[in-house]
Amino acid sequence: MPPCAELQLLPPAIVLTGPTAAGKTAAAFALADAFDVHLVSADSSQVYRGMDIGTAKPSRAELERYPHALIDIRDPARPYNAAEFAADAEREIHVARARGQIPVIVGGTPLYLRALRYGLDPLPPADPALRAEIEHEAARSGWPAVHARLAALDPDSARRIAPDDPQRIQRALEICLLSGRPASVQRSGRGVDRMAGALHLVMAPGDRGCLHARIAERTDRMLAEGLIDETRALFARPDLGPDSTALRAVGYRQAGQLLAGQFDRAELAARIRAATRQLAKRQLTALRQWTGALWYDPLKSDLPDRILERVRRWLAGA
RNA sequence: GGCCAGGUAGCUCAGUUGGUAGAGCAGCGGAUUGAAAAUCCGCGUGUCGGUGGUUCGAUUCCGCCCCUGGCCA
Repeated sequence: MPPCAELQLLPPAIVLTGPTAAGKTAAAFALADAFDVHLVSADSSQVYRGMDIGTAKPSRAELERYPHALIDIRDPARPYNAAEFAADAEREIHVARARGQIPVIVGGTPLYLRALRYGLDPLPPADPALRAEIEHEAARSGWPAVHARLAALDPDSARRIAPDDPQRIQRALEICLLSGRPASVQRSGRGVDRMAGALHLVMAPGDRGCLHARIAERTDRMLAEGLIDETRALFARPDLGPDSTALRAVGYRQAGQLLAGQFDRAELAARIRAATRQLAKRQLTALRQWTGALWYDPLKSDLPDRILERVRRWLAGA
């Protein structure tokens, strides 16, 4: 076996992250204006083509001026995942290095960032056919029954996973069945920090209420810009539906429910806002564990200067 | 103005034959290894409209007042 690729350290890079609606994109543009950077998106929804408004993707003009790698690289019918991201982002970091540019990983998908920084254990990849089989079994006998089956194959995983957590039960069972070994023995825990030399910047308003206000404002803007029409076009495709990974994203899920008649137009904005606030909260929970991060409040007026100054110091040191 | 129905958590509401109350949603905290904008776990945050009365004890019963909605004038 070749040595584990994920043990190799990555070239110096900047990680720019934070919860949704915190101002990451604006900060990325400011960095691009001041330095020769290669922007690499770390966003699990902006990878999909045709999902523009609801993912708050930079506009066409902005992307022209500030090109981002790993945006619009996937059709929404083909799910992307953390392992692919880790490999793609690593490649982009090397592309940046070859061009003499600073790689800037910008995005708010903590699992993707973690996969890039700490690596993933060499586990079998997702198997759609097997997942469909497990799904079918769950529909027949319920997830607790599938959980019990997992407990027989892999007691450690079963103990850690709630009987009502379909996604993790399914994945753990998938690993056991594909590899013939318990998933728990193949997970080694957090790996080494491959981005030891990186500069980690987290954008997050100090006041939760301010973040909520920004989310409300952005939700209204998305609806005004045509989120419902964008969603309608996606759901019109025969190969996409409410169960599509891409369309479970905040905004599209709720707009899809509206189109399915589950509630009226008046309720849509409230539902999207709530789902976005919950997303932001989960992102913050994950980001609090982000070792070595420097936190910045996007509401502070001198923010761009402080960040640029910090980057200059980092460049001098690196 | 009269009659009726309501006023209980941020919202929608349940409930207490009198012993200071609980659901859903929202919110907050956490978990998180190929779906992660996903999936799951935990936590009730309250002058029970106000005031007086009855009572050992009133959010609950009674009186008065205030507010909201409906009907009648």
